Amino acid sequence: MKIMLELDKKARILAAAMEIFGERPYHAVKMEEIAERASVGKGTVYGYFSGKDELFREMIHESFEVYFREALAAVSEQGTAKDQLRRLFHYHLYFIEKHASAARILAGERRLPNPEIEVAKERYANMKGFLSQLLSKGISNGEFREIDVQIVSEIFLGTFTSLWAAVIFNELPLAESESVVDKILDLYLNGLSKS
Amino acid sequence: MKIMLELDKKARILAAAMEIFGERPYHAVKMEEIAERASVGKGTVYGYFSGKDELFREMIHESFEVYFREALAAVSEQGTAKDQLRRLFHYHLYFIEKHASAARILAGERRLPNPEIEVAKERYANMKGFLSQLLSKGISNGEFREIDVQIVSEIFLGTFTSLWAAVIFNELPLAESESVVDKILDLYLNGLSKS
Amino acid sequence: MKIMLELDKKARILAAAMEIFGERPYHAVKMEEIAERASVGKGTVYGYFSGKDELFREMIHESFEVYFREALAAVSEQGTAKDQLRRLFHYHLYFIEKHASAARILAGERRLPNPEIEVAKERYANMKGFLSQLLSKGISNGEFREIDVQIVSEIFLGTFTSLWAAVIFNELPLAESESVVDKILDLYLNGLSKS
Amino acid sequence: MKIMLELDKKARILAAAMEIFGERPYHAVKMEEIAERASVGKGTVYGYFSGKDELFREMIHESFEVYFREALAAVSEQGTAKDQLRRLFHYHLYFIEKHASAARILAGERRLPNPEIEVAKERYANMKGFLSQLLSKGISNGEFREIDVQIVSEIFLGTFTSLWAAVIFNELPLAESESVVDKILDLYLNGLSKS
DNA sequence: GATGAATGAGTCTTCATTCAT
DNA sequence: CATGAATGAAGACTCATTCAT
Repeated sequence: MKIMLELDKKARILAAAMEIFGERPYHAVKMEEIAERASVGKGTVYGYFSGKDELFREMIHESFEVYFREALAAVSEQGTAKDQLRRLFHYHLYFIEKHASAARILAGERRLPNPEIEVAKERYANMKGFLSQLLSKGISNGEFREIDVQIVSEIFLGTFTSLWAAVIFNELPLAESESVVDKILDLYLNGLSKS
Repeated sequence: MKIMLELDKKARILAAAMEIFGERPYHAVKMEEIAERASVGKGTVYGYFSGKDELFREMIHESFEVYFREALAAVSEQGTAKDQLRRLFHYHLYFIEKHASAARILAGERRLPNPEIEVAKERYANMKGFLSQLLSKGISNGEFREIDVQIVSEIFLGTFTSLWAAVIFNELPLAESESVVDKILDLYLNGLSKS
Repeated sequence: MKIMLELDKKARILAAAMEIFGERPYHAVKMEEIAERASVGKGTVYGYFSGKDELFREMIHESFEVYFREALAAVSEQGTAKDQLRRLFHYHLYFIEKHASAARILAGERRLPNPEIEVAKERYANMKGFLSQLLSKGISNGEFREIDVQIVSEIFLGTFTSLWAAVIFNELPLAESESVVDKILDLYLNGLSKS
Repeated sequence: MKIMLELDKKARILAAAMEIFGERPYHAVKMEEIAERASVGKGTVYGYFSGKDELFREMIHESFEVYFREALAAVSEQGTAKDQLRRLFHYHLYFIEKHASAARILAGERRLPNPEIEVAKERYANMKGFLSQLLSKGISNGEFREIDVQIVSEIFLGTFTSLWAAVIFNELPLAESESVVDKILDLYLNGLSKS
């Protein structure tokens, strides 16, 4: 809360919205509550956002933004495709620690208000594009075998989302995440079959 | 709709709720609409369900029920673990075709009202248990190598959910599902690495 | 109030709205107050009218309706044009006694919400048409001299409205209305000039 | 607008209020809009007026002031009573052209906030007094016959208001006003009856 | 003074739920 | 039992007014 007071009003409101939408679903969240948590007046919220919907949308947008920016940065260009993949998986779990509410919202709110779903898809597509590139690179340099890059990207994104859900809703202890990521990578890299 | 009129009232209401909750999120669904779609009076809904929450809960419960019952049946006991796994993946996509609304709801409504989340977790655990068994069996009979059964089960469930989401929200054409499932299985069985 | 309870709900709400909009201008009237005065729940009002605006509109519409229907009936077809004119003036003042709130609203609320202003104009035109006919008849049968029927109709309508305003806002005692009407008619019939 | 910028702030605000209250009813006018139209800050309005009500009141007051001052001047003392009456009618229509918003407001806003209604009544009484004098003068010098001076004054004021309304709301073309005034005077002076 | 960002009291409106028929 | 008219608690949103700069 003290930290929040240092942000400007709009950021405070978004942060408050994130916290609260992270706790309860859309319809159970009151604008007044968000205003209170942000330590601003109810009317102030409407000075920055045209209504509940737009606030929600912008908040999702923000979360995506942060996630994708940091994820790309985390992976960087260096190292083998495997290494990059590993870093991506790790960042993913790190994001949950760092931005718990955002993770909760991104993992939970699949059914988005219509205009935002487009933005979500676009971001999703970006991320998938990045994964595809990474996999293609791995294939060309001989690290990976010839798999359907589109499908595998999809699976990876799915795994990411599920990991969040597992951590957030099933309370998979974050502490174990290191070894979990390794095991997941092992599965994906080496497969399930005996030989 | 004609078919619905042959069901008893409670089933009609659940079916209507499924359709509509499949279209829009919880807070955008009106009890009146459900009653209309079910061709019953608004008050009648309250004869069968104590309120909107319970109706929602029961509807989720139903969806899970159907899914898990049919999934288990589809897999049966026979065949290799691989075959069973394959049948499970196929059933999963079949479910989307057969019960589109249910799939939409199960995939989309992660943020459940609190008491229901417990039921969801239980079902989820059941399913995971079944997958674990299947994997363990595959390991003992030499089909699979020694992987962390818990983690891999988790990943599989995640892949299931993501497949739904991909089909439902990103409009992955269902027609391609056969080959997609094969590619997914290939990834999981043989891994990503070259050798 | 007791009388109102015998009316059906919609009529009760309209009557309550008439009373209250008759007391205070649009923006100072609360929907809740109307509901209370009509002895119905706040939500009930919205069952009959889509909102405050529509309620206001319908209420104006009603008032016009009553006024014009009764005015035409009062004048009827019989008698000389002068007699009919006299009856119309008298009815006009009678309306204030019988429908005080309606008169107050019709006299006071010139600035109507846009769609309703059209209805108002139409009614106004109807009334003017009726007066024109009456004057024309008086001209043809030699009662009146050749005046501009349009203008004089307009003036008469204006006089009507002003009479209301005088009674309602300046508190011209209704008791004197009989003789006032006679004096007005005298002015209009015989003019101001000496000979 | 350029002209407005030359006025002092208070006059600018009043002028802006007049324009906007002339367009829409009280409750649909926002203080912010008035401030913008006057090219001053929202807070500045409160430096000159204690609130929306007072601003509205002063604006009405202003309009009355202008109207009555100019009307009296236009009529002056000279000429026959008939001539003065003629000049008054003509001034009236001139006022509509010159001060359209003011006319609109004076014609439309019958339902005034309570304290102001007193001022309005006072002004109205002044005007009526003037008309009465004029009529009395006409009677004493033999121009007019013996009519009830009070009633006829009232009727004339009513006609004025109605003329406004006719021009403003029914879109009676102002161009025709000259001949219209003549016809009105003809009616009032010579009456409706044949002989 | 002048400003406009911030405020929150005040309202409209919705919709889950009830209950008389 | 079934119904849907009626209800009012709950909440989104507006806008007159204030006050720190």
